[in-house]
Amino acid sequence: MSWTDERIDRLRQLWGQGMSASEIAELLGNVTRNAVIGKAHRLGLSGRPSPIKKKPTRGATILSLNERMCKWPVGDPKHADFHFCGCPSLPGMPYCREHAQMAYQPAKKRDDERKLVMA
DNA sequence: CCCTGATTCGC
DNA sequence: GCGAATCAGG
Repeated sequence: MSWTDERIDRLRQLWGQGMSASEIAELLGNVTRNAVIGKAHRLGLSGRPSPIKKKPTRGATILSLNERMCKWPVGDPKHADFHFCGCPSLPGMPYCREHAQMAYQPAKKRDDERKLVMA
């Protein structure tokens, strides 16, 4: 599969929209995130270390973080530098991917063996 | 542990 | 120029 102008255009657009490489890759199809990143980098694009941590949608205050902003207390509530992550949180998740997995780390319990143990 | 993008390496 | 592998950060 070669990079056609259409695909490159989609790549640049999606990338510019803040889509992650894996998302773009999956959306385009037949490409891996590496291919997308490689092409993006070759095109002169970048985004630096995790551009998604930014806020594509501006207008964010502590009052408006009840939208899809990651509400993760950083530092100490009594400290002056206490702030929220503010990263785009996942659907249904009060936290972003970074903190969501941290919050749900110890969450894994399956009763698959139940049917085996069931007397 | 998972993910992200960046850079490097070989084809 | 292409993508995968590898590197580095969160």
